[in-house]
Amino acid sequence: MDARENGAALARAASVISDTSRATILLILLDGRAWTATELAAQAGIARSTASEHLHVLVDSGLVVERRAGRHRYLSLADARAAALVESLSLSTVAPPPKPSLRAIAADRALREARSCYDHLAGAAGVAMLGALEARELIGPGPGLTSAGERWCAELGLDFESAARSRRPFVRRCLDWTERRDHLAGGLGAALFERFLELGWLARGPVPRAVRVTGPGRAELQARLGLFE
Amino acid sequence: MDARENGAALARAASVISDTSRATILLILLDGRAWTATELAAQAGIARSTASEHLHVLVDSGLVVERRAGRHRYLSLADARAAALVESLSLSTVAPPPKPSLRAIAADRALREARSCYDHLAGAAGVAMLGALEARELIGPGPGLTSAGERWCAELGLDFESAARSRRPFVRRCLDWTERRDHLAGGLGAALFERFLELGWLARGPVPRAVRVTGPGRAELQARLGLFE
DNA sequence: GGAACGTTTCGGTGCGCGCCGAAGCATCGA
DNA sequence: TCGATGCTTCGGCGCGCACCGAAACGTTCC
Repeated sequence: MDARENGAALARAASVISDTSRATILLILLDGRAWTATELAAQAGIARSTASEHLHVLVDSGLVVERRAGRHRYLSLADARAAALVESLSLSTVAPPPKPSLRAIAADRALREARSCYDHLAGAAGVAMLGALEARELIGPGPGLTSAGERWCAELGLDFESAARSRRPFVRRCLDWTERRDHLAGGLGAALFERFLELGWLARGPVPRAVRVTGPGRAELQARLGLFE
Repeated sequence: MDARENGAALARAASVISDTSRATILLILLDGRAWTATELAAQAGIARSTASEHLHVLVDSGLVVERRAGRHRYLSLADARAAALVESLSLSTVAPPPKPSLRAIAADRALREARSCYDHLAGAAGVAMLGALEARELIGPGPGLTSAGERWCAELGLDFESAARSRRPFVRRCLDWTERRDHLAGGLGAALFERFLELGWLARGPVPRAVRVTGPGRAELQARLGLFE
């Protein structure tokens, strides 16, 4: 393969991003959430047929992955490498402005006013918890805990082994429809939820699915997982 | 600036790389050397007029910088960020094959059979030395030594302070025509060259500009700078 | 079973851009 | 001063691709 063939391969990779509509879609997806094709069309300011064609190109390139749920097609960035690529290309244009502090305040409130999904945390709190567990490598890409994760659970007094023996998947990522990101479900999600209630870190709210993070709970979750940074 | 304007900016950045000829030129420049416009045209397999137009686009985008020397126009990648961008886009295609060991052997010989440029090291050895000083942060982007660099020179018994007081620029990067990369010139380049001769690490060769790295010199330069890795 | 909704396919249209050769400009050496 | 060399500019040509609406397909709900 000579220089020009290598150049053609590089050019093809860059040309996926070199269209305004596809680039706009990638920037929208940079928020880490999954969006439907119709939503992406509206946000990018193009027809749904145009969006469908562009999404086909983005999925083929490997930058974007799709998940089907009935008639809905959810799209998200494939992985951290894809995100890094889009971000580093963005930085060669202009750096995006820092987020306003009001936004951080709203996010903090969303974490505190958590929602449960059956027997595990959902909403902003559930998404943040999954992100924190991954960032601290307490769970890996597979279905189980890491060694560090097992020690961490033992320190919480969590009997993770019986939850792991259950027929139910232990570490399961579930797309959170309101946040458009994954939260932690499965046996581990349920066990952690139950344990946090026992420890008094979470308390049930006025309606069954509403839970709130208590004062001690906030301090502990901040110290152990950095949830409220 | 709305989502679509941000998308347009990202698309423009990517479209610079999305042409096969420009992408080929960027891959050629990834070797860290400076090439003339005519040479780049030949290697990319395009007419010189085509190359001129593409180089204009690459320089405008900030990915490539130019240096003029008489009728010659030398082009090189702008900085490490530009190289990282091109490399990460390449990695989303296929990884380049590792260099053959024969090449490493030839490079080693080039380092040993060094050449001097007036009063400082040139050729492969001079380029390698500059790279090693930068990698170990003994010199910074500015015109002087770092604190670590001053200690390093003191350990060599180098009186760098009198060389720094000279009217001559202390750390000067000079484009090495044979290697197409910068080597170290200026007061520091001369002082190091003189000191290496004093220490017996370099010895003059049969013609005045040829110098060779001695046995002890090779061991010391390997230990202190990793020149022969 | 039919209506509503989300998505995909396809043909038509228009535009941007890459290619080149010829001519011109700047630099260098004899 | 003139010829050679490196590079730039420009007009012409051709092609690839993004846009859209209409129609069709698949899924969900009543």
